[in-house]
Amino acid sequence: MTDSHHQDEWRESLESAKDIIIDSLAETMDLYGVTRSVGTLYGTMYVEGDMTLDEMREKLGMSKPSMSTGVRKLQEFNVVKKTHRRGKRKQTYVAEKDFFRFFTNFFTQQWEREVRTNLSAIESAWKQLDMLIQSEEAEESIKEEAREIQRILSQSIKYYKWLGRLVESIETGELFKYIPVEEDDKER
Amino acid sequence: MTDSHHQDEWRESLESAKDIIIDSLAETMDLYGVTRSVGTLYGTMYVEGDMTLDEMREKLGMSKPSMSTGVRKLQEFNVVKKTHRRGKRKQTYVAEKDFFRFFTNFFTQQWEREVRTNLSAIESAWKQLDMLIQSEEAEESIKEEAREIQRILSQSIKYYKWLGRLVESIETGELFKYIPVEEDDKER
DNA sequence: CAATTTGTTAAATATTTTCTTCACAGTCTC
DNA sequence: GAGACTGTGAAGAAAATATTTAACAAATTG
Repeated sequence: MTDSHHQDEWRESLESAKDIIIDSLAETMDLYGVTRSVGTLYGTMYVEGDMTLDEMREKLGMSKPSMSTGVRKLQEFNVVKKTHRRGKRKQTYVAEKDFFRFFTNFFTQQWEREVRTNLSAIESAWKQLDMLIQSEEAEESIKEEAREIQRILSQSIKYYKWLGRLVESIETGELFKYIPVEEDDKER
Repeated sequence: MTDSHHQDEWRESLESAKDIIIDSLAETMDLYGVTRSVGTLYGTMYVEGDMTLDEMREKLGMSKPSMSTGVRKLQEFNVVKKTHRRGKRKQTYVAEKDFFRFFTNFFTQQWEREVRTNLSAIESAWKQLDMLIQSEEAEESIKEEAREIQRILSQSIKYYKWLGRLVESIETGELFKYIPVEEDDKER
C-alpha cells in the first residue's frame, strides 16, 4: 500500500516531466501563429505517441470537435498524420516527432506561399506602374514616385528569389550539407 | 481642368498599385503571427517611407494609440526603427525595406528564443527523468517510459543545436555564401 | 437492417484580442 | 513658466476567435 503510493508519486513525476516538454513546445508554436491549445495538442501527441480523438479529449479535458479541428490545423501544417491501429476501428493520429522534418514541412510550405503571393502581387503592381510611367499625360512627380517604388520592388524581388532558392535547398537536403546535423555518439 | 481630372486618375492608379503591395505584405505577415492591421501598417511604411504617428493615423484611418502600439510591436520584431526629420519635432519611424535584414532580424530572434526555451525545458525534464530512472523503487514500466521519452528528447536536442548553428550562420552571413543573393544586372 | 459508434458541421456561447476614447505626463516653444 | 503638442497608459466598447453543445451523416457491428 505504501509502495503503491510511491508508484503514484513516480507516475506523477513522469507526467510533470512530460508537461514541461509540452508547455515548452506549445509556447514555441504560439510564436508561429499556432494557437496555444493546438500547440498543447501537438505537444501531447509528441510525448504520448499516436492517439485517437477521444484520448486527446480525455487528456486535454476539451471537447471532441475541438480536437477534430485542432488535428485538422496540424495536418494543414503537415506535422500530424493519420494512422490506424491494427484491428481497431477508431482513427488514430500521430505527430511528426522528427523536428527536422517538422522544420522542413513547416517552413517550406510557409515560405513557398510567401514567395508565390508576393511575387504575383509585385508583378501585378509593376505592370500598373509601368503603364503610368509610359503614359504621356501623367505628371512627372507621379512618374517619379512610381519609379521609386519600382526600385524598392526590384530589391525585394531579389529577396523572394533567394527565399525560393533557400526553400529548394531545404527540400533537396542541400542545406544540411552546408550546415550538417551533428551525429550523436552515444546512441545506436 | 480635364487634365487635372486625369492626374487624379493617375494618382489613383499609383495608390492602387501601392495597395496591392501593402495587402500582399500584410497577408504574409499574418502568417508569421503578426496581426493583419499591424502588417498593413508595416506595408504602408514600406511604400510610403518614413512616417509620423499622425500620418499613419490619417492614412489608415485608425486611432493614434493603435498606431503607437502597432509601431511598438514592429519595433520588437526589429523591422521598424525610430528616425527624425531634421528640424521637425514629431518623431518619425521607418520600416526596414531590406527584406534580407528583415529575414535575419525576424528569424534569428524567433529561433534563438525557440532554442533557448526548449533546450532549457528539455534539460529540466531530463533531470527529472533521470531521477526516476535511477531510483530503486520506481516500477520498471514507468522507468521504460521515461527512457523512451529521453530517447525522443535526445533526437530533438540535435535539432535545436542545429537550429542554433543555422541562426549563427545567418548572423555571420555564412548562409549567404552557400545560397548567394543574385546580383541584379540592370540596376546601378 | 437496426443499433452503435465515429468524426464533422452548425449554431450558440464564452473568451480573448483589438481598437477607441479619454486622460495625463513629458517636452518643446515662446 | 504658461500654453500647446506629442506619445502612451487605462478602461471600456467592439470585433474576432476559440470552444462547446447539439445534431447529423457515414460507417461498422452484430
